[in-house]
Amino acid sequence: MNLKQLADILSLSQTTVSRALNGYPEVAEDTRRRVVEAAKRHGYRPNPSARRLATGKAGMIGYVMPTGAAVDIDPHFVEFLSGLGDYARTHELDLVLSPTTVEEEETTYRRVVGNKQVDAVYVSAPLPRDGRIRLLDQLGFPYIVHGRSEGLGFDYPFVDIDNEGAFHDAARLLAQFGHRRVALVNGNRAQTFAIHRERGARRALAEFGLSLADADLHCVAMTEENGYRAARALLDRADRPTAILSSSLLLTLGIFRAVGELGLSVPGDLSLIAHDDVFPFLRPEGFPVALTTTRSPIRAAGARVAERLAARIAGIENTPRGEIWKVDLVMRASVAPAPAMEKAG
Amino acid sequence: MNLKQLADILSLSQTTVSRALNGYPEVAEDTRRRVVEAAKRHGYRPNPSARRLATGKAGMIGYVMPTGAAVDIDPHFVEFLSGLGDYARTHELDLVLSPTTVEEEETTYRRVVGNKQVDAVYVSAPLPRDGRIRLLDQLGFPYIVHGRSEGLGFDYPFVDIDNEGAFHDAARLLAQFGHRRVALVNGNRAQTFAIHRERGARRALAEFGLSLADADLHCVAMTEENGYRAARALLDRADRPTAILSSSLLLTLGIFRAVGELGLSVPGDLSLIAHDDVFPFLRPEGFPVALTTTRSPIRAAGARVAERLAARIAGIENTPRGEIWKVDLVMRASVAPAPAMEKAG
DNA sequence: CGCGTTCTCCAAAGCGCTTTGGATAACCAG
DNA sequence: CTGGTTATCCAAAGCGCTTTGGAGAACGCG
Repeated sequence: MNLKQLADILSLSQTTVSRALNGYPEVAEDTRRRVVEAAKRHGYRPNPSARRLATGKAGMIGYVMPTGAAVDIDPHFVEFLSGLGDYARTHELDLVLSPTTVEEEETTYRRVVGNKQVDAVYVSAPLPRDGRIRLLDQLGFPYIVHGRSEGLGFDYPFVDIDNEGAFHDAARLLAQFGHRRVALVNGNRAQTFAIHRERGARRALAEFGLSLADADLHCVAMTEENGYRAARALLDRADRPTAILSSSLLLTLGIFRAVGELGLSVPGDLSLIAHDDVFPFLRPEGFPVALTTTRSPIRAAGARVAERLAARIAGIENTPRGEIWKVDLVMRASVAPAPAMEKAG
Repeated sequence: MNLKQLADILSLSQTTVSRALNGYPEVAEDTRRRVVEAAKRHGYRPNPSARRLATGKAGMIGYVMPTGAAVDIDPHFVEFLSGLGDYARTHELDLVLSPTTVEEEETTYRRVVGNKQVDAVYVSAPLPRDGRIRLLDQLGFPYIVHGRSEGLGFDYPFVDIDNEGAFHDAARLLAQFGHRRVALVNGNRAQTFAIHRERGARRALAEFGLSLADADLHCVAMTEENGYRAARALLDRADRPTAILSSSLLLTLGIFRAVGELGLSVPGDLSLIAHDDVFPFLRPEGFPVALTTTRSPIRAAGARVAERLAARIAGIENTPRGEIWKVDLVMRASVAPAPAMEKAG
């Protein structure tokens, strides 16, 4: 069933039918009702390719997805996608994933944008001076960044959480509890979010006259294995830290493995705070000792990004406004006062 | 830059340019070279909407994705997607995710298929007598199922692992080690894969004159929390099982939590075998005791599904062939002979 | 040299939709 | 009754591509 057939059935022109369906004013209310009713009855659905060709609008959101044998898609992506999909669904938007290698990323963006395959894209895991954001800005294509970049020299629309504030508060809490050696097991150093978290932690420590030693900072991809290795490196030493900040529950899984192997107790020997993106499959209460966390559901961010993407497509949102969400610090059992020093200061 | 412009530059007709680019024989080799070279130089890229409208081919693979506040996208999806994306990338295919509620699933499939938005779709997490497969079969639309259905009464193309065989072998191993009470913490009962795993386990136990008690079977969504609860229910009893088969590493995380709380030892008091889909972020070696697993990388399945999808689109593959992959049983430290009985038989 | 083939290439007709630029009819005031 | 509005509706021109049905030129053969 296409427009022409429907128009023939109704003995109307394609123009009128199209207008009636798309809510244009120059069609009588009476006629509109007839058309809408007939369209529904015959199950008429406009062909998206044709519509896209005619209007330039695609009804799709794009995501350029890095892949490759060596590239692991972040499990956080699933939760983000849940939120995004949930919003998209209620607004008749589809999501197009365009796989790419890291090297061909720019080419892929240009293709996606140039082809008008999608109406807008989102960018995730931004780096400082992120080339993708610069490109999209130049191209004048609608987009939203999930996270933030730095040093770009222009404003851009983003949705991010207050990583710096979160890790500041977490580190401050530990310092207040008397911890003098706080370690940070962070995500990949290149990522802006990791930079912000490190900055926040350092700032809080500085406020207490403390600092983050090089040996107490580990920047790694967020897997259990990496968390384990980092924790072993930190805790095997005699002068080990009394507290660890961790960027992910996944890392923290590995930290607990190390803790268990070394026969340490949490929070007796070691206090722990981790960032929680809120996974359905792994919750902070599910650790051997319930984890104190900085908490921000990544799913909500996905929904918000979709919402703003839709607003930009509709032309409702035009300013390059950035949005920074507050992060909750949720106290649980994994934090306690620092153990008494063997060698008092 | 569109076809017309490129044709004008070359002083050729759109027809010739189009044919040259698409490899049709009725254009001189010389001309073709000129055209291809000019196209590259000017960065010409055919508009996919137009091409789609003209040919009906979309260059996209579809996936109808259930979403909603209560619906959690399975973390296994990410790994599957990694494989799928990796193949799709090298074949210029994009992936379209169409979010839907569970209730509107059929409608969404009809829309996606009817609109010719994509050239083929894949179906995941099939149920027995899966309505989606039946629908796609009726519609005559190209698709591949990841997993298997049952009782459909017709053949359909799928890629699946030998879940029954895997759990048969795992249960047999436990029985051979003298375990008489083996429990199964399985995925959602409605899913075919869970049915197959249960079947395999039961068959092996039966071969040893054993059976799976109702109380020893838990069918739950695969999260840490659910694994914990199931394990507590199993292990809190006096006459607890001496071995547990688990459908996922995620569940097993929770099983270990329960084991730890109850002060049991693995494999001294309890042997454990889990299915491993091979996540980069969580490996069987990363458990307090290295896990014996039935192993099958879900990423490889993603790549294979994409490959077959491409073959179906190209018309190379037409038979409804099913593919069942063997699963490896990987021995690690979590399995040992059954502890001596308190009450000998 | 003439004719039938084969090689190349092109004009034009869609694919299904939106949108511009009217046309027609109904309506009103004067 | 006339001229000007207003309310409805329509014909046709694209959007950029593929593909059908030739046309013209070049070539080979007798």
